[in-house]
Amino acid sequence: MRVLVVEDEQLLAEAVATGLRREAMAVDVVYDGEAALQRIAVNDYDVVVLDRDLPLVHGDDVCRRVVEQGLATRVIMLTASGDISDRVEGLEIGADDYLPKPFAFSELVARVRALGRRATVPLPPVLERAGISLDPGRREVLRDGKPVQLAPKEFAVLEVLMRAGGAVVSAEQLLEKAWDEHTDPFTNVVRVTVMTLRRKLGDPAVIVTVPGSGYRI
Amino acid sequence: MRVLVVEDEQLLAEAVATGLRREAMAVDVVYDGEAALQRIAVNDYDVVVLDRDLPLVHGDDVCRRVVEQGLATRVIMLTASGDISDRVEGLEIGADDYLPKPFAFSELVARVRALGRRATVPLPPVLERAGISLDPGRREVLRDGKPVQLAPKEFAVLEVLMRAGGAVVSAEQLLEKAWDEHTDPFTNVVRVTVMTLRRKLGDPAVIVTVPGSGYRI
DNA sequence: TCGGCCGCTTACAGCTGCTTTACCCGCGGA
DNA sequence: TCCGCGGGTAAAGCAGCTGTAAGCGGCCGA
Repeated sequence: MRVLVVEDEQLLAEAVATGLRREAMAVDVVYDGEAALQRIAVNDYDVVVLDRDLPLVHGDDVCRRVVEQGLATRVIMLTASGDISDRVEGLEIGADDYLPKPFAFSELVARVRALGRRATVPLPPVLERAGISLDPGRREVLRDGKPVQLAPKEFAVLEVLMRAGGAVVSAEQLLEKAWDEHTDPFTNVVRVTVMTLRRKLGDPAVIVTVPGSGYRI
Repeated sequence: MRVLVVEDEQLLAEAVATGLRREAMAVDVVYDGEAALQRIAVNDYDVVVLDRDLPLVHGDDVCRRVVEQGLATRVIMLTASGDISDRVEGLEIGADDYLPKPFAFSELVARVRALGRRATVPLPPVLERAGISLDPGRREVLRDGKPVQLAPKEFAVLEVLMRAGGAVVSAEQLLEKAWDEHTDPFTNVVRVTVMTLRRKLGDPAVIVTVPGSGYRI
C-alpha cells in the first residue's frame, strides 16, 4: 500500500509516517500543498493523508485536484477543529474520509487500511478461441484445459493473434505489435517464434498460414 | 449500546451521563481510575469515555489495560489540552478517539455513536489464497494454518501480491506499491525480498515467477 | 553499549529465451 | 529443367534475466 502524508507540522508528519511504515505501508511525506500536487502527479498513491491547513496550496484545493483528475487515489482529510461543519465541508469537497485532530493513531491506521482496500483494479477478460484460453492478467495459456508454458515473446504473439479474433495478421503487423520499433524489418524471428508456438500448442494446429498474407487462428 | 463514563469531576460526569442516556444509551459512571478498571473487568462495554487526569489510576493506564486485554471496547480520551505532545503520546497509548476539553456535547455523542457502530461492524478483510491467509489488520500471515513471521517489507510485498488476486505483478509495480520514492529504480531489493519470502513461506511454492513479466500467486 | 534483525547493495553463477545464420522443401514461371 | 521465392526447421551464440550468497550500515531492544 502506497501512502502520501501531507502535513506541515513536521513532527506530527514524521510520527504518522513512521507509524504507518510499521504497518508495512510505503509512505512518502511532504510538508506543503504544492509539493503534494507534484507527488500526486508523479506517483500512483492508494491513499493520501491530507491536512487541511497547508502552506502554498490549501488542503481543500489539493483534494479537489485529486477528485477532478479521476484518480483511484483516496483522500483522508485531517482538520484542526473537531467542528461538525468541517466534516460536512470535507466530504462535500470529495474527501473519502475525515479525521479531526487530535486523533488516535490506531484510528488513522484503520481508516487508511479501509480506504486502501477499496482500490482494487478489475482483471482483464480471458480470451478464448479454438480450444485456446489466454489470460492476459495471469499470463497463462491453456490448450484444451491443460496449461502450456510459453516464453514472453511467444505469449505476446499469441495474444496478438487471439485479439485479432480470427482475422489474418501479417508478419509485419506481428513485428509491430509484439516487438519494439528497433527490430530489423528483414528478420526471421516471427517465423521462428510462430514455429515454436505451433510446437508447444500441439495438434490439431490452431495457427494456420495464409500464403502471401500472414497468420490466423 | 453500553457506555462507561470515567470522570472525576462529578458534575460534568453526571451531565455527560444524562445526555448520553437521552440518546438511548445504557450509561454507568465512576469517578476514578481504579473503579473504572473494576467495572471494565466485570462488564462488557462498547465504549469508555475516559478522562485523562484521574485519581488513583491515571487515564493513560486505564487505556493501556483495555488495549492490552484485546477487548472489543473502544476508548474515547478526554484531554485537558489539545497540545501536540498530547497527540503524539496518544499515538502510543492506543485510544480510539480523542476529544479536547472543552468540547461540544453533540460532538461527544457523535463520536460515541461512531465508535459503537464500528465495534458492531468488525472488519474482516483477511486475504486468502493458495494456502496463505493474510490479515492486514493484525499483520499476521498463516501458511496452512501455521503462523509465519515476516519482516514489514516482506509483508508489504506479500500483501500486494495477494491483493492482485492471482494476476501477474511486475517488479516495477511491486517497487511502486511496497516501496517509497527514495528507492533506486535499478535496485535488486525485489528479487532479494521475494527470495526470503519464498524461503519463509516454505513448500510447495506459492509465489511463481513469470519470466519477463513478474511474480504471481 | 552491544548484539541482532532488517533492508539494501554488490557480485556472481546459471540458465533461459531471443535472435541470427544456415539450410531445407515445395511450387510456379521462364 | 532451372531458378527464385515463400515458408518451415535446426543449431548456436549471446545478452539479459533470475536466484543466491555475502556483507554492510542503521535501528531498536536488551
